[in-house]
Amino acid sequence: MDKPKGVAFLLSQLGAYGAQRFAERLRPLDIEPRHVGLLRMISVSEGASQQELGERMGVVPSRMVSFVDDLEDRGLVERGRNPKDRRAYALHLTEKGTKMLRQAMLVSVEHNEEICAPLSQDERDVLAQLLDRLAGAHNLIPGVHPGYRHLR
Amino acid sequence: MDKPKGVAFLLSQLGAYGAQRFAERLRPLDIEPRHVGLLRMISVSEGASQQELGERMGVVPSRMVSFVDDLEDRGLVERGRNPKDRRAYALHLTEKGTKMLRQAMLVSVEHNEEICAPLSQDERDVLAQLLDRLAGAHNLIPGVHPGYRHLR
DNA sequence: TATTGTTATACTCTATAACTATA
DNA sequence: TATAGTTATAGAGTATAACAATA
Repeated sequence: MDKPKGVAFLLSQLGAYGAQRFAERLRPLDIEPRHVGLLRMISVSEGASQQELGERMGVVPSRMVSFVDDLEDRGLVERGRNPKDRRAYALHLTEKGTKMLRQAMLVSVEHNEEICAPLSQDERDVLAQLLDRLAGAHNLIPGVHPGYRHLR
Repeated sequence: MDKPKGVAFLLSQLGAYGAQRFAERLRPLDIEPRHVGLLRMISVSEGASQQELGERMGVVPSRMVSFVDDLEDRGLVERGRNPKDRRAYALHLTEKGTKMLRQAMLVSVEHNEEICAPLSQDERDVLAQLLDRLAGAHNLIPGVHPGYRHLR
């Protein structure tokens, strides 16, 4: 209890644990964390092309194809055509996709509550502020998970 | 939809980012984060069997084989025989393995410094204490990364 | 019979590069 | 020529189950 452990390792431990728990919580919706992130990207960038989104998320084009396939197969996303450039799609959520995203956001709030449960409200605020500062200082893009990037 | 600014997402973001940075830093040593964790487990449990360690880390036996193979191939670990039970190995670090672990620990300290750089010493202490509380409350095993566990 | 470690296998996920259709 | 998207493919990494040696 005297010697504090490394912050970096604790972040990685808690981050990986939380991601696994979040995935478990999403299972009843038959959807995975990465799909939620993509649904969110599409919802805030209606009409964007696959590769526009891929670039922001750090996902190569061929991988975007199968991600969007997953969502399209479930009727959550539609590949609309862009009349200005017929090579590119204009992605948008279906009504079902909008509902799914809303549900996933509820799951995300419950999940956040579970993770923070051991802390008081004041402590959560302090923690959120410190983490936010770290994320900003390390140039992490708000809402974009670095796990999409598969660096070599 | 709002961008997720919850603590859980920030933890996952920062944890994944840090893990990637740590892997980059280890690259010159020609070793990966998971191997460092295993070296550490072996060093604090000299003579343990593969499956003993695997159970603590959440790694299935067949996966332990290739992890230990990796380290043995590089001359970092030796599979000694256990005279009490000739089915089981008694794993231990070679001299080279001990040196490698020491170097990896230095890298880990530098990495931790980089991650914490945006914060004052007082802030780091507060953060470490909050994260430690969370890790404990969620039953994370000190020094064991949940990423070893690949639950489906 | 049970356990330790290994192998065989199948499955998933990934990036790269070749391809198509549009520009 | 260049770009958006797709497909083909090969390489990792993984879990499961069958297996050999030992208990």
